[in-house]
Amino acid sequence: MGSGTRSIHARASAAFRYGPRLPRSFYTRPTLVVARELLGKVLLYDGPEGRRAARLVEVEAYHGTRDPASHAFRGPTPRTSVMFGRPGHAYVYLSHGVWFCMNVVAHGPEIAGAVLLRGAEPLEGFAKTARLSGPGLLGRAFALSTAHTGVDLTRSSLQLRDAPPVASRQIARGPRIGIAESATSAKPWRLWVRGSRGVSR
DNA sequence: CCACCGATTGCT
DNA sequence: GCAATCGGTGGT
Repeated sequence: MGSGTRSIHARASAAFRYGPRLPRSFYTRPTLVVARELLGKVLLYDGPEGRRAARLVEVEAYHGTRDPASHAFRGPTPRTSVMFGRPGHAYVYLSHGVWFCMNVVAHGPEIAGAVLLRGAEPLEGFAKTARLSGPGLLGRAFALSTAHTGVDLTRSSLQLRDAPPVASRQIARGPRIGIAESATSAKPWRLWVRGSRGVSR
C-alpha cells in the first residue's frame, strides 16, 4: 500500500473491492451503454464530512430532446443545461420539493443523455441495513443537493469508481418508474441487478 | 407575476 | 391511496 498506485481498496466488510475513478471516456458513450455499465460501479463521497460508498444496482436512462420523459425534453433550460454539457458531470434535481435525485451526464457532445441513479447497496459509511433503494433515499444518504449539479465526477470528492461488471444474466430491464406509459413502454430503460436489496419496489 | 405539478417516499 | 414541499416552467 504505500506508494501512489493504490487503485484497489480493500473493503472492511465483504471482499468487495473497487478501483480508480471512471475516466471521461466511460461517460462519453451512448447513454444506454453508460447506464448498463454503471451497474456494479461504486458511488463514493470522500470529503471532510466523511466517507461513504455504495454499489449501484438500479439506474434509468434518459436520452435526447425527443424523449418526453427526460428533463432535456424540448431543449436546455437553466436547470437542465448541464445535461447538454460534458459527460461525467452530475445533474441533481429536487423532486416534489423533498428529494434530491442524482443523474450522471452521459453521451455528449451536444446530445443530452443522463442516467438517473435509483438504487444502491451500502458498502462503507452506512449501516449494512441502510436502505439506499430509490433515487430520493440515495440522494439523502449522500447528502446531495442541487449545489452538486455541475460537479465533475472525474475530479470532485463526489465520484464514481470502477468495479467488476455485472453479468448480463444478472441484469433485468423494464419500463422507467413514474413515467407515463406511452413515453416509456417502448423504452425499457430501467436497468437493475436481479435480486439485489438495493433495488426499489 | 402566479399557478401548476413532478424521473418520490412513507404514512393514513 | 395520498399528503408533504418547492423550484422550474409556461401562461397571463
